[in-house]
Amino acid sequence: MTDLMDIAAVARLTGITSRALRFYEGRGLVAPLRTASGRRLFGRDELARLHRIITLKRAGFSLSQIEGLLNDRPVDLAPLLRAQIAVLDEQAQGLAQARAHLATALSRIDRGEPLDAATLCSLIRTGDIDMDQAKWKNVTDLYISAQAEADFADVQGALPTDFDQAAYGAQWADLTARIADALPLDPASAQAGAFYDEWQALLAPFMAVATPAMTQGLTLLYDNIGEWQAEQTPPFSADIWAFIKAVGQARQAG
DNA sequence: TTTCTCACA
DNA sequence: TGTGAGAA
Repeated sequence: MTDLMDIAAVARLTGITSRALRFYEGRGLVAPLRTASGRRLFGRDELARLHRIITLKRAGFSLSQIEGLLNDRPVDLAPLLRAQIAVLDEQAQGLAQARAHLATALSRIDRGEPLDAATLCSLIRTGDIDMDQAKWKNVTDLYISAQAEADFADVQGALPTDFDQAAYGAQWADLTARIADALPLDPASAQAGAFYDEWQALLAPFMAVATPAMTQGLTLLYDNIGEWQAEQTPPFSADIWAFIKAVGQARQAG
């Protein structure tokens, strides 16, 4: 029962590649025995140690952190665990966002609305505006004043901690997609009015924190969609913006 | 098949 | 934090 295993057997057993096993040995994490010809042999103790390494790695610890833990070096665990919890929190947030995107997509299917791959992607993309933030800046610089930019930054910082920007973006994507499907539509119609009410309701959390410079900047930005839509894809089309403004005017007239 | 080393992402 | 290639 000396049960010594060669590297291939250990790789099969643990799912760690033989390459990685040699790498771990090189870092001093494991120290298998050697045959006379130099081949590695893993005994029971090495295997147990390896399983600990795998467990700690799954928990997200780095190899050097694992090295410290396994070698009983005095490791200050508190900051390590705090950092690890922060990483998990971040992952949880990412998962929650992904879930929100999919839930929005599912709700559309439940309403019997068609959802092709392109629409699904645009719903999901609404969540990660960072991707082309730089390009957006070229556009926004043209229409949004420095004061408004600063106001936006302040508002971002002052958002309630439980405000889910991804879900909010997804709600906008959902509403504008439904309006796009319904156009052309008589601005004085009941359906147009319903869309307008939805629009205002969705806008409410923004209006609650927006400064006049911000609303002016955004209005100017969307009044001029034609100027920049070639360079940067707008969240919704000029048609939708014109439609919403028309419904607003119809409301005031009537 | 395994070993080691060097380069690479 | 590993992987891939090449030579032994």
